[in-house]
Amino acid sequence: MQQDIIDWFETEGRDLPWRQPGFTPWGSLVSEFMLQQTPVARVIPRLNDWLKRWPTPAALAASPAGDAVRAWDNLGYPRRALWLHACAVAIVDKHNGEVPSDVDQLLELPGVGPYTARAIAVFAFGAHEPVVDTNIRRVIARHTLGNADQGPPRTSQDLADMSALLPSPELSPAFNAGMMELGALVCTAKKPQCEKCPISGTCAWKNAGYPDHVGAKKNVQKKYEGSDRQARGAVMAVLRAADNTVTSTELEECWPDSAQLGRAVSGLLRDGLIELVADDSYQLPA
DNA sequence: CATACGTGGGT
DNA sequence: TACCCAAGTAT
Repeated sequence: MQQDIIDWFETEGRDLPWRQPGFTPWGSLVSEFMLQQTPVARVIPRLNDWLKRWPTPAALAASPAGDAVRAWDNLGYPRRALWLHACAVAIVDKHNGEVPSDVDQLLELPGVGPYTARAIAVFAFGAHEPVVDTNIRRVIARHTLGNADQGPPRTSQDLADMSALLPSPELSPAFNAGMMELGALVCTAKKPQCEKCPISGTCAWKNAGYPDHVGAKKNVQKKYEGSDRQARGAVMAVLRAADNTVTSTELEECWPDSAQLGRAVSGLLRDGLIELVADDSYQLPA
């Protein structure tokens, strides 16, 4: 089964930037941040621009955090930009400017969790670790557990499930990447392409006749239209577009509900995504 | 452990 | 149109 995944990945895997020979660990770190909850197609152009401007952790650490937030543009979840900048600073201060290869050291970096730490360790440094993302959880749910989808994350169990499947250490990166790619291209959330799947013959879910999902279901996303999150996004868009500071009066034009706008602004201040400057004005962090 | 956190494309 | 989903993390 492991070799089937690896063989399939070699012929059918996409030629993505972070899979190019010579792609740096810093490039891997940046790409993994951008890929968190964000489609590949939206990441690629922004990643290229980012690495051209900030090819090393030291380069990013030398820029103001607000520059990172502005360059993040509309990728979404802008605190990732703040965390990425903080990562660059920490890497310069504590790791001599080099991205650490150790999972525990990676986990100490801001915005780096169980997925990102192992993805960097495995894909940038060839470590023998289980990488668990939503694609891999779905493939395991179907092929191994015989369930229709992955349900909510159970990090400890998910890591154990993937660990049990890992091949020999030298094959670990290709297997992890192949499982992820299989979930992204073939074993998709909607309309899986089982006829293209290299392991469909041993798929517990397929062989059971595609039964309905059993157990806890994925948490449903709340509506975005009219939400506090959308209000925050509107404020951030105004700040990104501004050359310098923005007054509270100008912010009132971007969102009709003043109570909601107030929550958005105070939340963004608390998160460090915006700063209050003198005379009732705001700016991106310096 | 459930929830907050952006944004846009596909169906 | 409305809903689903996308290489998660922090609290």
